Amino acid sequence: MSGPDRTIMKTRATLTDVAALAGVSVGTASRALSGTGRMRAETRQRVLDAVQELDFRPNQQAQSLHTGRSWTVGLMTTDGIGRFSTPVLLGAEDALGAGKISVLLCDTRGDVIRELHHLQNLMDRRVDGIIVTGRRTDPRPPLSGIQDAVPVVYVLSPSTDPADISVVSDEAHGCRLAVEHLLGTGRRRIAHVTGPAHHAAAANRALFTEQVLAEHSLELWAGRAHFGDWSEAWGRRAAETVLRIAPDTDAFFCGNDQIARGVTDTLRESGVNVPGHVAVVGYDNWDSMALAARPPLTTVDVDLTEIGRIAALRLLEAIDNSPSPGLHKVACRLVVRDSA
Amino acid sequence: MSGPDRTIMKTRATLTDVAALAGVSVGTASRALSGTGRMRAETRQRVLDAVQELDFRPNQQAQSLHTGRSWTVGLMTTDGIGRFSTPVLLGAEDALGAGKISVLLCDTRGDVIRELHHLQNLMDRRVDGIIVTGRRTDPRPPLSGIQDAVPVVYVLSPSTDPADISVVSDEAHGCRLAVEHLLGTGRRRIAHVTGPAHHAAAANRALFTEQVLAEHSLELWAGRAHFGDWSEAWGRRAAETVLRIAPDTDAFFCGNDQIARGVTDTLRESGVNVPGHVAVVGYDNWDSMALAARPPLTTVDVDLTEIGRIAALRLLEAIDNSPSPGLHKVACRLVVRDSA
DNA sequence: AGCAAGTGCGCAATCGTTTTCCTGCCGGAA
DNA sequence: TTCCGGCAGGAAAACGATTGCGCACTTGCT
Repeated sequence: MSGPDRTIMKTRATLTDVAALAGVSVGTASRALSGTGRMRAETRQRVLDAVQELDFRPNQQAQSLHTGRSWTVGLMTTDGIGRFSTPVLLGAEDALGAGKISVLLCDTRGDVIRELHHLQNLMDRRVDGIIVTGRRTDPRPPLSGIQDAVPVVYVLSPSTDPADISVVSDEAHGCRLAVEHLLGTGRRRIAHVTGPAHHAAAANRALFTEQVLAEHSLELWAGRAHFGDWSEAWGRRAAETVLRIAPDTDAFFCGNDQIARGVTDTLRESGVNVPGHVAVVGYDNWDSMALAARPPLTTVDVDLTEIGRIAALRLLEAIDNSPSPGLHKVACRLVVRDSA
Repeated sequence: MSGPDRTIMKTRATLTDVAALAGVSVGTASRALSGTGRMRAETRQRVLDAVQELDFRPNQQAQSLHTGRSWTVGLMTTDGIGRFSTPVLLGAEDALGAGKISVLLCDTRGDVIRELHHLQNLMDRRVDGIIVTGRRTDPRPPLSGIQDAVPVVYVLSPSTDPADISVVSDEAHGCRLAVEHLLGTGRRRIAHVTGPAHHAAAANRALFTEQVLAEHSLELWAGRAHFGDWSEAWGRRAAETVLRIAPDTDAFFCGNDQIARGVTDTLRESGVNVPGHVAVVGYDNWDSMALAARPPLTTVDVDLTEIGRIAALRLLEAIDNSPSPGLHKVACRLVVRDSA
C-alpha cells in the first residue's frame, strides 16, 4: 500500500550545520574534529559542543571520496559459507572491526564468473583490501585482474603464487600433536583413516602422520592410510576393515571428527573399549560431533578464528604498505577429551 | 592497441579522463553513460569507446555521495554466525546481489554495546537498509535509536514491535507436516522430545504439535512434551524414559535433529526397529546429523535460505518505500528419509 | 528572409569532507 | 612608529560523479 511518505525525514546534520551553529567555517570545524591545525581552545570547544548538540557524525562516503580510503575490505568466500569459513570470517571481522574497518561479504559459490563479478564490484567500491577464503585447503589460482590495485590475503586455500600472502593451518603441527599424544599414552600401532586422497587436506595429513611416526621409527598400522570420504559412514566401514585386517591396532588417528565418530561407533558396537583398549583422535574439533561422540573425542583444533584474525592482521599490514608475502602457518591445539 | 595505458595505469580512470579522451565535457560523458539526455549517436559512441579504452568504471562512492544511496545493506547477526544464520545470510546475499546491493557484515555476539556500535557504523556508512538476524526464535526488542532513518527487517527472531517487518519460519506448519506424516503412516501414540521449555522454539513446537494432534482427537503420548536441551545426549536419555513409562509409543517427534539422532541411537541399541516398530521425525534438516543418523532422519526443513531471500525482498520493498509491516511466515518442507 | 521550435552539448552547482593557501591581527623587537 | 613572525581562522580547491540551466546552432514553417 502507498502509505504517507515520511515527511518528518530528519536529515542528518552535516559539518556545515555544525560550523554554522559554532559560528566558524567548515574548514575550522573539520580541523577541530580531526585535532589537526591550531586554534583557540575555546573555539574548538564551541565546535565540539555543536557536534554534541546536533548529534553530528561525519559522512563516511564523503570522507572516503576525499581520502581514497573506504575503510572497507571485501571477504570473498568461494564455497558458500560453511563450517570452515564461518569462524575464519568471524575472526577476521573481529580483528578488522577493532580497526574501524567493515567487511563486505561476497559468496562466489565456486563460480569463476561470479567471482569476477564480485571482484569488479569490490573494486568499484574502492575496498582497501580483500580476503579470499575457501573451504578446501587445496591451493587456488590468485584473483585475476587486480594487479596490485589492492592487497589480497588468501586464507585456508593458499594462492598458488608464493609472492601472494596466504594464511593456512599448520597441518604438520596438528598431526604431530595428535600422533605424539597417542605415543605419549603408550600407543604404537596407529591406523589412519581419512578423506578422499585427492583432497589436499587428506593427502597432507596422511603424509605428515607418516613423517611423525617415522621420526619415532614407526609406520602406519593396518597398511597405508585409508582414504575414503569425510563421513561417519566411512569411519564405521573403515574401522570394521581395520579391526579385521589388523585386530591388534591400538589407536585410530582420523582425518576429521565425523570419521572419528564413525570409528568410535563401530568400536563400541564391536565391544572394543575406547580409550581403554583402542584410542581415537579426530581432527577439526567440530563441537557438535566431538562432544556428541561416545566417548567425547580428543581432537585437533585448527583454531579457525585465530586464522581469520591473523589473516586480517596481515591484510592490515599490507594495506599500510608493509606486506609480508608468503605462506603463514598457524599452529593447532590438541583438545583432550575422553577418547584418547 | 593497448600501448600507453599499461604503464601509467596507476590510478583508475575517472570520468574526466574519459571526457578528455572523447573530446567532450564530463557532463556529456555522464549522460552518454546513463543514457539520459539527447546527443548525437556519434558523440555517444566516442564516449563509449573512451570508456572501453580506459577501462573506466564509475566510482561508487562519488555516485553514492550525490544520490544518497549507498547500494549497501547491513546484516547484523546477534549471535555469532551459526548454523542457523549462515543459510539465511547466504539467501539474503543472493537476493540482494541480484539487485546490485552488497552486504556489510556485523557480528554483535549478543552484546548490546557492540550492537549499538555497529549500528552507528552502519548509519555512518549510510546503508540503505538493515537485516537483523538471531539464532533463537524468541522475539527481540527492535533496534534502538534509528527512528525510521532506514528500513529494518528482522529475521528468525521477530521484533517485539508488530509494526516492524519480521520474517520467521512457520513452525505451526512445520509441526503439522511432521505430525500428519506420522499419522499418515498409521502412528497414533506420538511422543514429543524437545529443547528447553524457555526457548520459544521448543515451547512453540510442543504447543503446535499438541494442537495438530487435538485436531485428530489425539494427545501427546508418554505424558506432556519432554523438555530438556538440544543435545543428542538428551535425546538418548529421553528415549530411555519414554520407552520405560510408555513402551507402546509408536513414534517420536523431536524438537531438532540432534535429539532425534539421540533417540534413534537409543532405540537401535534397545533392539527397537526404526521405522518398523517406532518412527522418528526430526526438525531442522541439518544434513550432517540427519544423514549420519541410523537410519537417516525424516525431518522438517525450515528452508533458511528461502527465509533469507524473502527477508531481502521485503527489505528491498521497504527501501523502495512500499514496506509490508508485520510477521511474515515462511512455509517448511518435510524431507522424508528412512526414519519415518 | 525571419522567427519559433528543437537539438546537442558545455558550464557550473551540488553532495559532505579534507586540506592548502592566504589573510588578518596581535605582540615584540628595532 | 615600523616591520616581522606567528597564530587563528576563513575562502576555496579538491575528490568524482550527476543534473539543471542555458547558449549556440540547426531545422521547419511562413
